Amino acid sequence: MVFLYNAFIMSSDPSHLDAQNPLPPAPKLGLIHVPKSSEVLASQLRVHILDGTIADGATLPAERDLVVQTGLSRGSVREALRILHTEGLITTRSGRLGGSMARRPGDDALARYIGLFVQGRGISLMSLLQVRESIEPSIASLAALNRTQEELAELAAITRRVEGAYENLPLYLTENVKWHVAIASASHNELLKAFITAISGLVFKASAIDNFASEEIRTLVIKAHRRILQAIVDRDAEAASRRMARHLQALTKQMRAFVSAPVVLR
Amino acid sequence: MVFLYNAFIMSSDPSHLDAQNPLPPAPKLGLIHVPKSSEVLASQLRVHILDGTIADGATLPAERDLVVQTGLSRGSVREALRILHTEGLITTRSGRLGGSMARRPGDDALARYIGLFVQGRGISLMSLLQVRESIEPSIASLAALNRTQEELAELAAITRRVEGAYENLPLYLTENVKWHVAIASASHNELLKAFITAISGLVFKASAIDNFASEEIRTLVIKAHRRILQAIVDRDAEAASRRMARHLQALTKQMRAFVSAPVVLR
DNA sequence: GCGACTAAATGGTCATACCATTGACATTAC
DNA sequence: GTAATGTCAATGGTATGACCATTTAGTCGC
Repeated sequence: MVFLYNAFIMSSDPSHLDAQNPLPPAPKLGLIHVPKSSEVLASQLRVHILDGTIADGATLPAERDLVVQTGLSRGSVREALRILHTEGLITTRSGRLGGSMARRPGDDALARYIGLFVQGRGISLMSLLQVRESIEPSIASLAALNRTQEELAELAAITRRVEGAYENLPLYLTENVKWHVAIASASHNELLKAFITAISGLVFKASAIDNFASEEIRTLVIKAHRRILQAIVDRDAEAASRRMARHLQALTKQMRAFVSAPVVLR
Repeated sequence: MVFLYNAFIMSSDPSHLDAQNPLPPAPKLGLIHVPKSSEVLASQLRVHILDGTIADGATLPAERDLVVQTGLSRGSVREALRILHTEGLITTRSGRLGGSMARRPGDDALARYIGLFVQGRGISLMSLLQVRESIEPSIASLAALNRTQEELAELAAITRRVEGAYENLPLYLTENVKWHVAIASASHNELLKAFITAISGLVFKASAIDNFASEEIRTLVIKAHRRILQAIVDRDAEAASRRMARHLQALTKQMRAFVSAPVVLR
C-alpha cells in the first residue's frame, strides 16, 4: 500500500514528465480498498482451512511463529486469529501444547449467525414458522429416500424418547427439537440440516418462554411423529412430505396467538 | 478469576478449619469458562446493537474512549471490535469523524457465512439445488399472497430485464439471480429472502464456471418466469408454488451432469 | 469566495514487557 | 515402584506506549 501511494505521488510529479512522451491517458481506476494486515492474514489462513490444506484438527503455528513468518506484529496476528475464531474456523487453547486448531464450519456456527440475523432484524415467530413449513416437508421427503438402516434405528429411538418425555415438559421440548434434527440428518443434506437445526432451536427458545405445549397438543404431536416415521420407514417420500406439512401446519395454528411478536432469545 | 483462585487456596488452608464446624460437603462445581476480556466487551456491545440501544447507524465511542470507559487495553478493545466487525454488526472508518458504526445484520453477512459453510463442508451443487427446490416454491407462494403493487411493478421490470439480456450470457445470469431475489422480497419473509439470496449466489458462482445455460434453456426459463409472475399477479399461491417447483426441477435436470462435484467458489 | 495548508481526531501498526494457563518432566515421599 | 508434588517451559492473554496513515474541520492567504 505504501508502494502504491508513493508511485502515485511520483506519477503526479511534473519533473518526471517528458515533453516528447506525454503521459498516456490516465487509466480508469476504481475505488481502491486497502485491506488491513490482519484481514490479509485471515484470508490466507481461511483459504487453507476451507480447502483442507490445513486439515480439520490441525494446529496452526503459534502466534509468535506467525509473527516471524509474516513479519506482522503480534497484535495484527492476534486480530487475524480473532477473525477466524469468530467465523468458527479455529478454536484456541492456552498453555503448553496450546495454540489454534483448525476446524471445518459446523452447524453451530451457522446457527449462531442465523440467530444473530433473526434477533437483529426482529424476525417474527410467524416468519420463522413459515421457514420451517417451507423446508421441513422436503427434509422429510429426502429422509424417506436417503435414510440408512442405522438412521432408522436412531429415528425410532428418538421418537420413543419424545413419547417417554410426555410428562416432563422441558425434556419433551428438547427431545422434540432433537427429533426434527434427527430427521434432517437422515435427509443427508447438510445444509438443510443446518438450517433446521437453527430454526428449530430458535422456535424452541421463543416458545419455551410462553410454554404453550398443552397435553392435547403433545398427544397430537406424538401421533404425527409416528405417522411421519412410518412413511420414512416405507420410503414413501410423498407421504412423508405431506404428513410433515400437515404436522407443522397444525403446530403453527396452535401458536397463532404468540406469532406476531418478534422472536426473543434467552 | 483471581478472586476465585485465592478463595480456593484459603479454603484449602487447614489453619482456617474449625474442628467444631467442619467444612460442609464440597458443592458440586461445573467447568468454569473464563471469557476473554475482548469477548465480554463484544458481548455487551452486541446486545446493545441487536436490541437497538445502539441504533442502526449510530457510532460507537472511539477506541481510546472505550479504553478509558472499560479499563481494558486498546488491544483488547480492538479485538472486541474485530469480533463485531466479523459478525457484520459494525463497520469501521479511519480518520477524523471516523469510528465504528453499528448496523443491523444484513443478508450479505448471512450469505457470507452460508458460503463459508458450503465451501468448508464441500457441499455439492446437488445439495444446493435441493435446498433451492425446498424453499423457493414456498417463497413463490408467499409472494403471491403478500406482494404489493410496487413489488409487482418491480417484478415485471426485472422479468423484462432477464428477457432483454437473452443474448448477453453474463448479464443474463446476474439478472436471473436478481429475479429470484426479487420474488423473495415480495414474499415479505426476510429470512427466506436471505436464504435464497445466499443459495442463488452460490449456484450462480458454481454454474458460471461451466456455463451451461444454452439458448434452449434460456428460452424455457423466460417462459417459466412469465408463468410464475402471472400466478403472483393473480394472487394464485398454489399455482405460483407449483410452477416454481416445476421450473426448478427442469433446471436441476439440466444441471445433472455437473451436480456431483462440490461447489467451488471464485 | 476559493484553494492550499495546518492541525486534530481517529483507526492501524508495531515493539516490548509481563501475566495466566497448561502440560511435560523431574523430584520427592511413601 | 508409584503416586503426589514441584518446577519450568511453551503458549495464549493483557497492558503500555509510541508512532504511522487517513480523513476532515478549520485557518490562512490570495
